[in-house]
Amino acid sequence: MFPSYNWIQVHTYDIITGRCIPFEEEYRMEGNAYHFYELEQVLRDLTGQSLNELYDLTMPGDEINWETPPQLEFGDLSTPLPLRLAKVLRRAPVEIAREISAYLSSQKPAYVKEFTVTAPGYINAWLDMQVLTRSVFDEITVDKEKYGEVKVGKGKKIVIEHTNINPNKAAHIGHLRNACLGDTLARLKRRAGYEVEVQNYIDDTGTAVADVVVAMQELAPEVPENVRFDYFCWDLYAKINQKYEDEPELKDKRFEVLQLIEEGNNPTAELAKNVAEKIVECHLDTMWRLGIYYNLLNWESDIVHLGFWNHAFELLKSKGHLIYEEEGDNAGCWVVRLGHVPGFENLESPDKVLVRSNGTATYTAKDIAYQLWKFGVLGKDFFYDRYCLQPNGTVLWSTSSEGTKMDRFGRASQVINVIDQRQSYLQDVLRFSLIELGFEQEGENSIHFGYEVVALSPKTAQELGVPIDEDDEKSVYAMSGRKGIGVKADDLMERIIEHTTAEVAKRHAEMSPEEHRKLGLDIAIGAVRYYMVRFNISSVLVFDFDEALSMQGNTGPYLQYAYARSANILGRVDREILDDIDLRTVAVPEDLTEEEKKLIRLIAELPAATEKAAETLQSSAFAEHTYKLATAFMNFYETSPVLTAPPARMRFRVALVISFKQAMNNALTTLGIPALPRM
RNA sequence: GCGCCCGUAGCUCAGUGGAUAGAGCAAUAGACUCCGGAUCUAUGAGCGCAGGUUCGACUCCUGCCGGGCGCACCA
Repeated sequence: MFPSYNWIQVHTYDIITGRCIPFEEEYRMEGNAYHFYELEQVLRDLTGQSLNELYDLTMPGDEINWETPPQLEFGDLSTPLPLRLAKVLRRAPVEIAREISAYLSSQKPAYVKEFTVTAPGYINAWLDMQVLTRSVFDEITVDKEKYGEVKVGKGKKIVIEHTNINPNKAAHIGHLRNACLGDTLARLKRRAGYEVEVQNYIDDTGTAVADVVVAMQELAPEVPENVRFDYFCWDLYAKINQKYEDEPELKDKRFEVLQLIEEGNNPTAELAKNVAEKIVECHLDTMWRLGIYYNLLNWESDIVHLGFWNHAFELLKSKGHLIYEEEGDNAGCWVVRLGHVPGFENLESPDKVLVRSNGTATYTAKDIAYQLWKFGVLGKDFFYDRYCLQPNGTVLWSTSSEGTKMDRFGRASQVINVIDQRQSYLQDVLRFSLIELGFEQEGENSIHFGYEVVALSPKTAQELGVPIDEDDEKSVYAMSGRKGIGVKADDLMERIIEHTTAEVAKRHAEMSPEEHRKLGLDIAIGAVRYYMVRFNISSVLVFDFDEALSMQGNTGPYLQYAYARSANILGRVDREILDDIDLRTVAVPEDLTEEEKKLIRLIAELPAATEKAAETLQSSAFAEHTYKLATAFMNFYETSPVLTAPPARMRFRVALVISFKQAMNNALTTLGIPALPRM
């Protein structure tokens, strides 16, 4: 009748002996019946229980909120629930608060020292910082680099598709936002216990590549030796688009090229393949430098050659929901009816054509086939080849039209497509089409991670030579691949590296220029990655060089600096003392300072921050928590001498710095930001 | 025309219906012969407008205003 604590009653097994450890023993081993990050849930359940016992009321747990109050003096966790109950119970909120508070006290939940009540009717929980600190020290000692991980995703496989840059030009900062968000999401999901497979879709048979091929053939440019191929194509692509404007009939050439690419086995198709592969190599270099890696490259040409759509077509027809139109605007087409779906009903033509009246498949049709493959329900698979060994030591696989059969790819329980917000309509069509066509679960588990694009600030636009109209004061300027307007990802990187390397050189005269550059690169990665994920994805990212280059305040280098400072302290602790300090036995003082408490609390909240960010797909929230963690350490650093503190205090603070260093390392890794012992 | 997103301090951004709306940048004034000043402390200024729901609204609803993006038998 009351919510039960499954995590308390579940028995665990000793991994060495295989013996079942009874609950009581586990309790003694861990010190507490549950992890601190579960405290909020425990408080929710206990509060619900109290309502049931005291007032015979039932309230779902997610309607009971325990949150950190705005002021320190109110407590560590608070709930305004009595305010809401006042009307129902026709009683004064403070009275209700006292009764619930008394009930909660009697349950003695771990980590909580006492409950208090404040006007006009809040219940506050005060943490037992001794117990919490012990618990954090224990967990860090045992878990090390795994500290902060949670298990919500255990046994579930997620496919995350990101990057997906047209292989016809250099990556720009819009692609960088995509890749950084996708990679951080993958890292977060892995830390939340999910099995994650990262796929990068290569549209090697589309118009973008065809345009560059047309440019190669029509403009016959010399491919220069000293210019990167993706940079060269960046300009070439802009040139051919300009030429299309001047000579519209040239566009016919594009369709000829597209047809030849689809047919294959001809010089034009070879050229297209060559262009796409060379560009993909450039893109991979760009992303690898930032610590972004993939599991699988999915080539559109393989989807075409293996006839994924034909297969899906038969599958969908057999399900019986695909409709052949005999009359009307779509006569002769195979369509999905979406008119009854909210959001589509007002469209002029809410039905989506999958097969045109001439018998060819639309892009959405191929996308449906591909999405079904990701879930492992298409009934057809790719062949696979090893593509290369990535710098992080993992193998990057590639789909193939012939080669080895493997059953490890796809077959996901959830699919996340990282694609910008402009394509949300198409992603909705994909999702609802799956549902309508009889793949209800697959549709429900298809998530469009739609982020807003990157645009340029007026200052940065001007710097790039974008024509600025003095009359209208636009606040942002859109990038355009066709016009060749944008900041290339590697140009941004080079500029930041130059900046960070100079800063390192200023501080470390004893190092060689190579070492300066090496550290400069790691700091640049921190600056760029943090800048790309710290904002809410539903806002346009207004890119500005000065902000992206900034290394002060709320930036990646600030986080890295906090870590470096902690490493520096530990490097100065007497070796013997350091070896002698055991986090599991070190004495925790009773008179913890505010700075110490704040730091401990933020370290303790890392698992909860991971879980929340992973489940709500909000990398910005995790970035925010990491920033708070760094700030708490900076404040501790300023106010709390470690090396010169009295012996007992010193040993405790060393233990705390060790804990912070590990937690910060783990948080930075989750964000893909290098943790540097010095910088 | 229809739909989606955004509007919070001079600028860039936080803020699950709850207590005095928070950070960074920029500006100004400070920080001990002490673990690295890529740091810390202090100061000023803000929820686009108008209604509504609620004990309580930056948050939910409606209507405006301003900005961005979508709405194919294109990819």
